[in-house]
Amino acid sequence: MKDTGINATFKGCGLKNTKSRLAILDILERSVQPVSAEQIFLELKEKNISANLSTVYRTLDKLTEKKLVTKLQITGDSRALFEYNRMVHKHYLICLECKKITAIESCPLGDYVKALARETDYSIAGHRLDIYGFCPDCRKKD
Amino acid sequence: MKDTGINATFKGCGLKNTKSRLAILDILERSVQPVSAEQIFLELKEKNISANLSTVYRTLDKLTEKKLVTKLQITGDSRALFEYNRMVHKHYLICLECKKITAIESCPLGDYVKALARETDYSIAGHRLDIYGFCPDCRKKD
DNA sequence: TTTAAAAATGCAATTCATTCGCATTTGCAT
DNA sequence: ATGCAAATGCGAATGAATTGCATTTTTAAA
Repeated sequence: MKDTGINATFKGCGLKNTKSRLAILDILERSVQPVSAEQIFLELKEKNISANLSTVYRTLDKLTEKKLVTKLQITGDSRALFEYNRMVHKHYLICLECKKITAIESCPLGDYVKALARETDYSIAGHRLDIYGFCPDCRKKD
Repeated sequence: MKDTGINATFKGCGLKNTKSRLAILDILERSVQPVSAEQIFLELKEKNISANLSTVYRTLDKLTEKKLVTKLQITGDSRALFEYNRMVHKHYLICLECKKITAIESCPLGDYVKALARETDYSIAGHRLDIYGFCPDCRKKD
């Protein structure tokens, strides 16, 4: 039994190794944009791995719980989006026109958050920054 | 017919002046914390103004559309929250324990957003920053 | 002050994303 | 091989929000 590769990922975190689970993580890992449960469901179908939609949701829950995946709630989208967790702190730049989501891996908030903790006496656990605008492509079209 | 006070607010923006509308805006104006549609619905009932829940939603939509009210989607709350729009750019500090929401009226992002616009060639329309942590009261309790 | 059109409302039904209960199946340690 | 926990499929249920439609209210104009 080998302990390397994606199989090891699940074993290591106490999840069983199922076909759909592997496929879902694979889709997420390959995906450029964050994806919804529905999108994953459809993509699985195309690949003839057809998992039930509730299985997709349950799997995404587990993956999120195990921090293999990050769940995103982008305002203006009623659905949650999911992305493979590359263990990088990110923010998102969202095009209001085409809905494209671009990750920004720099964070301007380090010192600010520390100062805020001091001022407010909160212990700060995290933050979320989304930036909205119009991408170069969409700007041209108008 | 007087044109001052809260009545003028509605007239000025092309909304009719109804009892529930006035009461809803009043609740929002007085409220320290952002409130959900359901909360407003219940508060109206207590005041014997009992509007239908869908009326509450429709009213909140209109008020949001007219920028009299701001709609908030705080992560971890499935419902939307609404607050009176005092025309101040704000961010929110949310206690993960007691769910208290504190507005922060300073914004550390001015220059950052400008630089980002330059770098990415996006036209930036806005941003959203929520900060999560534990408030002093909840920290003591643990 | 009456009146007609537009806007707002109540109510019930509907939508949509997500969750749940439960019977069945699968993965995996022994 | 086998037993048990975990995972799955399926349909039903949830909860927030929206919609269609008949009725009522507001408001501007006659």
